[in-house]
Amino acid sequence: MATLKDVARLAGVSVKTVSNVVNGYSFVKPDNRRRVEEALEATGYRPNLGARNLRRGRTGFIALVLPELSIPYFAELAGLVIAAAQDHEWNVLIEQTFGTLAGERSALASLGPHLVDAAILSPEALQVDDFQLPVPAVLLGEHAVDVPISRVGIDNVAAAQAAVRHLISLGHQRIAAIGAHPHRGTAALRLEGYRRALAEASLPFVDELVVPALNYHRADGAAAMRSLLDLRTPPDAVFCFNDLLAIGAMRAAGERLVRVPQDLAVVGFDNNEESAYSSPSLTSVAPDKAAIAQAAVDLLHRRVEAGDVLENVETPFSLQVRESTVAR
Amino acid sequence: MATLKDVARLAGVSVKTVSNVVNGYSFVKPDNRRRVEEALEATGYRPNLGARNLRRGRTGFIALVLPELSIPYFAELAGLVIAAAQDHEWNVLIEQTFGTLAGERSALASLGPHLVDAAILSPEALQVDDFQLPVPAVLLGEHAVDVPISRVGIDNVAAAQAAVRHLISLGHQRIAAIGAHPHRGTAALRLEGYRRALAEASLPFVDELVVPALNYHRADGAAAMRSLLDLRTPPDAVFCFNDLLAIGAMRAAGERLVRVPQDLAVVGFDNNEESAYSSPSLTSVAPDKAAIAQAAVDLLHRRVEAGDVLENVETPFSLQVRESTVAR
DNA sequence: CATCGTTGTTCCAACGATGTAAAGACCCGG
DNA sequence: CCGGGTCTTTACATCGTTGGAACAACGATG
Repeated sequence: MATLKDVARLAGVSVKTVSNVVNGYSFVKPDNRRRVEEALEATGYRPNLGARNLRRGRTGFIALVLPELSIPYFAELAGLVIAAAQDHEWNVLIEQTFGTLAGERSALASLGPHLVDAAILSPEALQVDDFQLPVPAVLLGEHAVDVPISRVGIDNVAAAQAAVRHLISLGHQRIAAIGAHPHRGTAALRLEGYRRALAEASLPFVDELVVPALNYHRADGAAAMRSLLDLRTPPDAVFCFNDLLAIGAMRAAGERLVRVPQDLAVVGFDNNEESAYSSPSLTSVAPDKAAIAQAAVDLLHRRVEAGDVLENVETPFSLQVRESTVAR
Repeated sequence: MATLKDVARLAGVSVKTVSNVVNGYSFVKPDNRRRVEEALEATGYRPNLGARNLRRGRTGFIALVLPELSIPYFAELAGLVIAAAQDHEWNVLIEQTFGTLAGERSALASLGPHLVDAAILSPEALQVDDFQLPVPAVLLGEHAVDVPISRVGIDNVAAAQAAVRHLISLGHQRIAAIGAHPHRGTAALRLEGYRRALAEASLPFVDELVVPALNYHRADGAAAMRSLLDLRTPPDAVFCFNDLLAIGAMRAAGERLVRVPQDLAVVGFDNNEESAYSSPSLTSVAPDKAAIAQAAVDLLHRRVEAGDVLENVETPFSLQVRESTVAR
């Protein structure tokens, strides 16, 4: 692989002159510039980013710390973050935490100014003490812990409220919620939205209809749904805190021959691509994932360029109504 | 951020001694070692990977070039590759090509010895000429083009054959295939497996039952299925070249009130997590994705360490039989 | 006690790039 | 033809790390 030195030797100039040409410095004699450019072409020179960044004190990378790529929401988001990062000549390094505190801590520990310029975090279990970050960061989603770090995400309370209002507007009275979680910030907010929607319709908040989920995978949704169907009076609708839970819930309902939406209406959250193709297709809260990715990356870029920006960006969402609440 | 120099000054030893401690060199006096370790602890030293790799002539990164993270198969695979790469202290850089030739070329161009030590490629459109790679690489899956690059993947012909045999064993006679593609290597191989399974059962190969798909998304599967259902004699079973196509196909069947599996049996390929939870759940060819990821990373590691290894690794697969072919 | 081999440590150069400062080339007017 | 300013190029140091050579300390050996 050719280095500046090789190019310089070939062109008969100093290393620095080549560097100047490469970096578009103005004052290079046309004659030299031409020779250098020819030499660059001939050697197929490509700058060594590691060396350049060592010198410049940048790394050219940002970290994206998320629970798991096999969760569609995060996979889709990761794809969008990668695309958005390209605009700022950033490469994205993905770290998986598997939603555990240990995983998140180790991911954070592996970060460092030498490895990445900044980080986008989607934590689930982190505690306040953990947020001593060595690089500028943005949190995705809202969280229980209150730390001075920028955040990007939708208004979870309003979104959950919209979802449950939709169910109420269809005449449902006994609406369950799947996905309560002791430490997850978004879970608390979505539960609050659920609570408010019930309250404004003067519906009772029934403890047995709120089912926790330790993870947010399909299997957890199925298990939760089974427990709901085992109740003396099962619900006639269920609001799931993400689409995977909802998919699992619909699956469990189907196994008990409970029809969706006739016997049970289901709403999810995240609007995964998969949810438009399930049978029945899933009504879901649809955050604008592209906007989230873009906002997070842009915020970090401004932060790195300009210094301390502390900002919370609220991105839009909508409710995608599909067959799981309204039969076709 | 603390450097070796800082630690050395604090511990009262030379930079190299600190480096020796950090790198587990044996011959360091216990007393010095203790002092250095204390200093490391006190300063919170973390090596600058950029500098280390510059010195070692490594980058510490491998590239994973794939079509799109929003495709579950690749998302799951990416997660496994990241996990496997950690064993060799590699970070993974994901590049999305969106399945286009231009995208793949630009991803390849952005690779370079200075950026990554090696690459894992999952190309769809590349041509022979493009495979002038600047770094060691492994191809995932089999491809039409014949280039001297290591490959890791399952035996697509055998896998497709097993899938179609399964359909035949259930008594299906008019079996369609969705996913034929002019340039995609795996498509050709899966079609060949389909062909062989038909032949060995003395079933005719019917042109109109083989439907191409330009992309392998759910929408393409749905469109293909609709065209099949429009035939004078629609098929009684369909083999889809991936799970997304199958999910789309099942969706389209449902919209036409065609029951799966009673009226139409469906088999997919990839065994996405989503396929176990669809209604009906999807019978699918299940490649061992973890084995693929592990084999690809290990192969690259050996290649980088030991020099030229050209090897084709065949990973195992199985057939996951679910409700889309056998009613519960 | 000189010599030796083993340990332990330090110094120096190097990886490939860029910022700085200073030197060299050039052109102008006086 | 000189002085002074503007271009243009170069040498050198530097980023943080590690490999290698050189050196120092040590107990063991003859």
